[in-house]
Amino acid sequence: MNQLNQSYGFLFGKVLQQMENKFAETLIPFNIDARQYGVLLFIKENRYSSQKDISQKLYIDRTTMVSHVDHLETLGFVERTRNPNDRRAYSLIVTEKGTRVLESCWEFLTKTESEVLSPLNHKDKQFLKEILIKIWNSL
Amino acid sequence: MNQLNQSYGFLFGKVLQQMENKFAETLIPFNIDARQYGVLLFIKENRYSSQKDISQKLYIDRTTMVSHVDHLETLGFVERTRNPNDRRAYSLIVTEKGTRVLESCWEFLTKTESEVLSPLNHKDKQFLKEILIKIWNSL
DNA sequence: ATATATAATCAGTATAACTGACTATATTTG
DNA sequence: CAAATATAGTCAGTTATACTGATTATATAT
Repeated sequence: MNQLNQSYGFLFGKVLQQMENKFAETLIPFNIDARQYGVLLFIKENRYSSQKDISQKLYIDRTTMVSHVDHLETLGFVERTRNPNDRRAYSLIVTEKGTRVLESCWEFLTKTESEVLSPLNHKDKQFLKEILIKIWNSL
Repeated sequence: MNQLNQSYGFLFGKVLQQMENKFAETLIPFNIDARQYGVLLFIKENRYSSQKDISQKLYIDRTTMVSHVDHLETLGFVERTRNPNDRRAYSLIVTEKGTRVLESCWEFLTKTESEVLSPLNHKDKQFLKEILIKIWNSL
């Protein structure tokens, strides 16, 4: 075993690179990329979020968020409604169409994940998820 | 717990994003980015590799590899020597200067990794590495 | 009432990777 | 052996993505 394969950063990067490539392919028919999927799911799970909220929680730049939400809105997956308590900010909601897309995507993405994680047994996967959540929560 | 945080892809992505940001900062003084560090380390561990070899093993595009190696050569970290058995291909080697840089980087990067992985105990880390290597080997 | 802060936007810029064509060399095949 | 095909590396130009800094509208603090 060599140093390169001993590096968590390297290993994370390569595993993610493969996942992202497969995700990107899976998402082509839905006309969104992995980031936009993340944003859509975030809005579904956090109704009435502002673009700022999402930017902060998902570590995505505020100006980039504009184009992601533009795109999702153009596709009719989200709606920008105004927040009556702060007319500077939007209250974003996922449309019915967006919800259906999320459900379809989820199915495909879970399948894609399983492929990449296929060398792991159930216990490994469980443990991996726990570990990742621990790290994520500490960020 | 929500769906977003249940997604391995999402969790991988966010953990890596943090790691990459910290790595990038760590590497500023050495004037290379994470990819170039990876290439340098690969050459160190696989003397006389051609650019093609590295491209394939590290899943980096061949044309992108040209600029990475250009950069590493300009800094005097690697040398492009010709492969006498195939004059189309280079035999890349890491210089003494490059070796010293690798050693310094490794120290800093290990420290950075520890920071990101600080919520994990020793056993968690061990397990995580084993799991990542399993996945990497299956790619 | 004025000054400061914030959410969203936009034009312009920067960065990074990829596409496809090209050169030089190697290998295969007829 | 000569011709055709394949391969390693390069480069110009394109594409994709995100960031910088300024701007508008609204909110909050002094």
